[in-house]
Amino acid sequence: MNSEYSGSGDPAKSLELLWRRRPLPTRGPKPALTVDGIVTAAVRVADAEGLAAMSMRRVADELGVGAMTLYRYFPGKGELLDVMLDTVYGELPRRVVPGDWRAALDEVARENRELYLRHPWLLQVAISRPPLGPNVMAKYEWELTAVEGIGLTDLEMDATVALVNGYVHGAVRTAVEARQVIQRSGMTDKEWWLAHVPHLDQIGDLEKFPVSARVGTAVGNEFDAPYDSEHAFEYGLERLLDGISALITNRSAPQG
Amino acid sequence: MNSEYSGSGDPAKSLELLWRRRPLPTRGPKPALTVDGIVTAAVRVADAEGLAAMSMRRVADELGVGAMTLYRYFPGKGELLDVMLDTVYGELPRRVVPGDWRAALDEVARENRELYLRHPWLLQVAISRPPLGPNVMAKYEWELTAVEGIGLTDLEMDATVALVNGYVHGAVRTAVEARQVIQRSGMTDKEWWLAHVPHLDQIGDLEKFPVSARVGTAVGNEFDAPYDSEHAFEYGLERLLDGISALITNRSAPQG
DNA sequence: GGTCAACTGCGTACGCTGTACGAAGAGTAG
DNA sequence: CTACTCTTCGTACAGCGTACGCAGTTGACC
Repeated sequence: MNSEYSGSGDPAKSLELLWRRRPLPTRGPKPALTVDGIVTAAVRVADAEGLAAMSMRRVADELGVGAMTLYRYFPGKGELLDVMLDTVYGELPRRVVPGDWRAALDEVARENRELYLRHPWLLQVAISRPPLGPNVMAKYEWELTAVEGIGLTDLEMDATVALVNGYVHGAVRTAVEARQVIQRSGMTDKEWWLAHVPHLDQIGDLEKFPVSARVGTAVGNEFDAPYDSEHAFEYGLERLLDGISALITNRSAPQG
Repeated sequence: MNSEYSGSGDPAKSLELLWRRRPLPTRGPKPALTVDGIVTAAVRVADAEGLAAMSMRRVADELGVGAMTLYRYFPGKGELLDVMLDTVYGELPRRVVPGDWRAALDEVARENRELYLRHPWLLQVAISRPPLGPNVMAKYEWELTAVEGIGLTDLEMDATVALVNGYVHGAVRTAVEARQVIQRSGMTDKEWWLAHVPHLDQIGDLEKFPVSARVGTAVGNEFDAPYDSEHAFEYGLERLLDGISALITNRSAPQG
């Protein structure tokens, strides 16, 4: 779930911005800024300080202008966010791995993961109706190509790509949250747990949860946070691709 | 990724609240409110109007008191959110399906899905360090029990439960976002798409994305939004459980 | 070359947020 | 009755997105 929404205004205006088709006027003073310059500054702020810190005033400060100046270039914050999204999607290498759907989906998952790790604020942007910019569309095309021609229906292709994307989103969200909570609190997970145990002991209900106690201890002893998240990603991706593999094998040899 | 964080203050204070162990004083006026009453009101507001609308002032209004009154019961908004979370986790039936790990995990997934659908604001609460209340702990115990005794290591049990929970979180997030965007925009997905097509045509790069065009059309023709999200949930859950099944089968008969 | 419309930059204002501070009143122990 | 503790809550602060309208700049046209 996310808390920042993209601009839901005029489609013509939004597409104009995303594809840089704004007709530039002949009269009046030359604009001091560019759409690209504002987006770059906004991405820089969001990367460094988080999406919550990326306010219109903060981005304007970054560029040395007043806050309301930005509204000469974007109808509102939502549209700025749309263009930010399409812009960083352009960073995806979109390498195509031909002839091996599993390797191709693996590549899709890993490139998306890298993108989320580079721009964690992406995890907070709701994209149920993506801004239809050039990079958003190229990304979807690239992802579908990974599962093209292997016996899936069109609907299954879409569902499979959505499943992998959803998995990566969730896995990275968990990892980034874990990383951020360590920073915010100044405590590792183990320190946090050890600060709670004495009080839980005093409440005295811990023996009601025997499996949690055993598994929790095993998890705590084995992992420190950074390795944990990488391990969880690999574990989940393998399970997921195994499950997709079962479907594809079934498709190749139906009623087998 | 989420935007609301739980209280990171004094563990003693937090656990006191979660387990209702606050020693009540003898002197002074009797409190007009109770922790449970405030939590109930806050959950009601969050359910009906979303987490963004659940401000301290709004909850206080709901109870007919001033905003600052709430701070006599909770150190801050984060702790209120913690108790809200633990409280709604108490709604889980936590039915145990013995002897069939797949049915048990399926049950875990579906009950969690129902909970998220009833309280969509849960999707926005970061839980990388969950509030250690009675219902949070019972939930974890219940989920681990589903995969207990089937040949997984303790670490794999934890990873598997986290994988299923992460999947459900992502799937419901997507579904709820889709539902909300229809409400906010007053347009169905099809109407939204049809509003964009003419402008995209004018830009004229649509033929660069042949697979997207074909698959997108198939998806658009087949689904309206409500059925779509249910279908996506079933499809993904089946793939995921198939993937976990492959691991468990391997465990039972190692080295082939 | 003068005039005017179009355009840019931006100061101010509004209602919203979480919560620190401290005053005012209520209730009980001694 | 006094003294002390506890509750309620008004006010204040810094920050948010952005509507409105003014001031100053620039090029097109007569």
